[in-house]
Amino acid sequence: MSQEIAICWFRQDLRISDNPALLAAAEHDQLLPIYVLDDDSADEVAMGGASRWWLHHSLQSLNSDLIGTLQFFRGDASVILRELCQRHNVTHVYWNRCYEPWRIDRDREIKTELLEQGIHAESFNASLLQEPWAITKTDGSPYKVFTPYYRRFMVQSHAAPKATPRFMPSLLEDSHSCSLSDLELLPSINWAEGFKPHWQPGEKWAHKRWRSFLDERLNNYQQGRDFPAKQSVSGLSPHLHFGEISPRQLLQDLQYVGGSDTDNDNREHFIRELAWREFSYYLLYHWPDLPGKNLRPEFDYFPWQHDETLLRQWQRGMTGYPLVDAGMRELWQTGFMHNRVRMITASFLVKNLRQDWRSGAAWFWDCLLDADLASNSASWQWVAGCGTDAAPYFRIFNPVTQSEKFDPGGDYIRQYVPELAALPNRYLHRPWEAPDDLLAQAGITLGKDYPHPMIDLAESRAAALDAFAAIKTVEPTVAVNQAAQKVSAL
DNA sequence: TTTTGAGTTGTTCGA
DNA sequence: GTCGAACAACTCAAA
Repeated sequence: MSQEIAICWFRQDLRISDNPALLAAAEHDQLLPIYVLDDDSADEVAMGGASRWWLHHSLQSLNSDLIGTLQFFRGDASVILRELCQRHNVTHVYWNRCYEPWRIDRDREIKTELLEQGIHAESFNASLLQEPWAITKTDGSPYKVFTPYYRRFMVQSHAAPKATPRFMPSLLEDSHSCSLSDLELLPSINWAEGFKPHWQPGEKWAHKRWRSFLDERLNNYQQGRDFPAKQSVSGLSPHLHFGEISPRQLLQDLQYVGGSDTDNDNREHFIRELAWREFSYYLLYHWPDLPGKNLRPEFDYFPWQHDETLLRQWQRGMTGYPLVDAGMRELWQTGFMHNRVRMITASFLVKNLRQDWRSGAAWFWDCLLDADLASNSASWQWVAGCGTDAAPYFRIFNPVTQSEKFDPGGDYIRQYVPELAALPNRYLHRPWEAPDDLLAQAGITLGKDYPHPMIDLAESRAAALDAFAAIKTVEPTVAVNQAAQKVSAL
């Protein structure tokens, strides 16, 4: 009887536990585990620098869990799979689904081709609690607003985690594979050094971080999650993005969290954040234009400023607004930014500086370890006000008010903007108002050690409101026509 | 088909 | 300092 040889194609599911593709592949006589770096072909979808650092280390960790037999490739996945199937007489190919529009199209073609060759090709859901097509309104069309989506989401039954394979079949290697370092995922400059003290990629560390969140931080999640200095958030986003831990696992573990009202509130709020992640994937699936196109077409006429100098000041954390700068520097140094600060820095870029949300999204995409096409695109559209379910245009964060409210002790600012550390709290959030002698005492000369505010908040806020008001009346027929085209395209 | 209630995370102003 | 209202309609979802 002939041997059955299965490929397990790892993608954004870099884990052994609750991995349905691996579980299925492990049922066969021989297993060829592969990873294909496949984002080279199209520039607009290429992974960002920070993500590549994470991926390198996550692959290293997965490879060691597979006793060093993970086979690496670089290039066109369909070509590589075709050749592998021929070389090894592969009978089964398994993978877990990704939801980037270009991957959906590509994977569909690969599956068709494999099936035509008589090879069993099968994909699974490993990264979402609900498939995007599983939740619809009563009329069958997709939700645009989070809350009704969430209500529907919560009454769905969610699958339990899958078992971990008990035995691994004999593991195959391929002579045409390359080494992990051949993927050239690590940056050539020393930029990523700052990530190491904060992060450890890999399944083992994902579980460890999750455990510590359950034990130490979940009990203050609802209140603490808004305060960047409190570190009450889970910090799981990069682990989740690369599939080192599954949302099914998280949901199951949450069932065993204590039963007080506070426990229930904290749990509910955390599940709500998981649902936001799902909703982002949902929007990306149903609106594949999400990453690049305003979902509200009238925003195509928004007067963005397109000023490289302003953009660079924001990127470098040199805006003169301490909380904004703290956030941007946290991002650059650690590959992460606290959720509330993401909203504040994004609002500042889009509304106060009036820079196109896509330029902000591109910077986050390159700098975030958790850079995720669905979450990044959906969130930027939300902040900019051009998403389906978006913040109202008049909701413009005031970075000083937010700073005083959510970093009252100034710990977060002092950590990432150390040149201001000696200022008392009263002026830490607004150093330009500090008396000269106080500044001198703190060793600060504004414009030299720390920038003057790059823009007037009240003026820029008013200008943003004017701009938003304008696009509502500009060329209404064009906007209406575009909207009509969009509807017919659906 | 029409109607009704509701919409993640805010800010400012004036009493 | 604290509180409620205004911001400005509009679209969505469901009855």
